Amino acid sequence: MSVKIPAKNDESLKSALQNTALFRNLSEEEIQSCLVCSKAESIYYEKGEMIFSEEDHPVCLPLLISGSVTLGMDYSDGKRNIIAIFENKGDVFGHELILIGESKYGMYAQAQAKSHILMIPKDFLVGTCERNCGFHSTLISNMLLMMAQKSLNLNERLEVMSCGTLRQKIAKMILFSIGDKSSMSVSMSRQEMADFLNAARPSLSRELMRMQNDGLITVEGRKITVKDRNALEEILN
Amino acid sequence: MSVKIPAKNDESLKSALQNTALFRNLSEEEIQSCLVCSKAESIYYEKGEMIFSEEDHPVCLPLLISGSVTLGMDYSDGKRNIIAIFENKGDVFGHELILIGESKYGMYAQAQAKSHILMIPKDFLVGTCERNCGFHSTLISNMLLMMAQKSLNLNERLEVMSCGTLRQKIAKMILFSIGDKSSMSVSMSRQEMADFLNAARPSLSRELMRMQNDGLITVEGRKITVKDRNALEEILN
DNA sequence: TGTTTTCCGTAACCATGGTTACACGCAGGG
DNA sequence: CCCTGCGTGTAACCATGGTTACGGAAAACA
Repeated sequence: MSVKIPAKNDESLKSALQNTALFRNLSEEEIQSCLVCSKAESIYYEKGEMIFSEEDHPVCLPLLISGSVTLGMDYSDGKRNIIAIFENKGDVFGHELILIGESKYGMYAQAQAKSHILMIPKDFLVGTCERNCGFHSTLISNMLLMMAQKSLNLNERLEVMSCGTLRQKIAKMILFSIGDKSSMSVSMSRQEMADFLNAARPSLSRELMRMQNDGLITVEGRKITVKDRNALEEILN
Repeated sequence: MSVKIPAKNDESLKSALQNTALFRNLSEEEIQSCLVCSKAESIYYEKGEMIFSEEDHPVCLPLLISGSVTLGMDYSDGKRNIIAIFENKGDVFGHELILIGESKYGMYAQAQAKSHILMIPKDFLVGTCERNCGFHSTLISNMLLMMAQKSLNLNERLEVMSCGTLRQKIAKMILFSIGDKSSMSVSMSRQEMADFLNAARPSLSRELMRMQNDGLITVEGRKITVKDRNALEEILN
C-alpha cells in the first residue's frame, strides 16, 4: 500500500529536488516554498502498484525521486505495450497530457520497484500565482527546456531508427554516443539495444560481429571500440 | 526570390495570427504590440526556396501563415528523410532548437509551395520583457501547450515507425489519422508517404495494392477507404 | 493543342534482416 | 556440486522489402 506524506514535511525531498531538471536554478528555500504552496504530496509506492491508470484524469504531475516506473498501454486483446521506462531521479511523465488538458491518461504508470514519487498538482504548474511570480516563471521555463530536450531526444531516436540498414543504425548510434572518444560502454543489454534500434537481437549480434570482422569496431561484451572512424562515418552516406 | 516586410506593417498578418496556437488568447491590440516589440519579419518564399538550411544558426522562430513547408535532412548519398510537413496556419518549426540554444539547425526547411512566414526573433521569445509581462506569459504558456502537442505527435510517429512490417505501419498510420470515419484523404504524395513511413515508394505502392486485394482497404489516388476495420486492427497484434 | 514533366503502379531480382533453434559461459541458489 | 536461468553468439532458412527499370496517366507548361 502506498504511503502519502504532504511534501512540505518530507525532509529527504528538498536536497533530492535541487538537481532535477524541473527545479533547476531554484534555491532550497524556493523549493521549500514551492512544496508548501503547491500542496504537493510525497508518495511511496510498492512494486507493482499503479501510479495512475488509463481512465484516470491527469490532475498531478508525477516526478520520480527514486525507484523505477513503467509507462504502458493495454490493448483490447490483452497485450501490453511498454511505452517507456523511467528510472532517473527527476524524471517526470505524463506532463504533455497535463499541459494539453487531456481528460484521460490513456496509458498507465506502474511502479516497477519500490518507488518514491512527488505529485505536483496541475493547477500549481499551469495556473499563474501572484505571490511567487519569480520562481513560478523559473519553473515554467525549466518545463519548456525539458520539453524541448525531450523533443530533441525523440528526434534523435527517430533519426537513428530511420537511417536505413541495421549497420547504418548501429554506426549512427555509436557515433552519437561516443563523442570524440574511441571506446564506449553500452548501458543496455543486447536485447535492449536491439529494441532501441528496432531490430531483432540475433540480427544485431550478427551485424556487430560482421562489423568487427570488417575492421570497423571491436566488441567485447558491452564495450565497443571504434577501429576505423572514417569508415564508420562513410557508412552513413 | 523571397520578399521581406517588417511584420508591423503587414496588415494581413494581424487577423491571421489571432487563431494560431502561439497567439491564442491575445487580442488584436496585443498581437500588434508583439509584432512591433519583437521586430518580427514577414517573409514570402517561392516554391522550392530554403527557409533555413542545416548549417544555419537558429535565431528566429518561423511561424507559417500560409503555404506549405517541408522539414527534412539530406544524406550525402542524396537520400532525403522527411521529418515533418507543415501546411497549417500557425504551425511553428524548429522551436526546440531555439529553446535549447542549439548552434546549428541540423535540418533544413524548404517551402513546398509559395509560402508566407512570420520570423520571430528568438530573443523576444526567450528573454523576459519587463513592459509586456502580461502577454509575454501568455505567449510562453501557449508555447508550452504547443510543445506538449508536438511531443505527443512525435511519439505517435515513433509508434508508427517501430511497429514492424510495412503493412503494420500503413495500418497504424491509417487508423491514427482516420479517427472514426471510414475514409480519408492523404495529404502527402506517395513519395512523401513512403519517406514518412521510412520505406521505398514502390514498396509502399505494392503493399497498398496488396492490402486492397486482401479486402482491407480501397485506394483511389490519395483517398483511402477502410473496408475491414477489424482486420486492420488485427494486423497490429 | 502538343510537349514535357511529374506521379504512380508494376514486375523481376536479390540483399537485408527476421525467425527459430541451439550451444556456450556465467551467475545465483539449492 | 549440480541445476537452473539468463545473456549472448551462431547458423540455416526464407519473408519482407529495397532496387531498378519501364509504361501509362495526369498535370503542368509552352
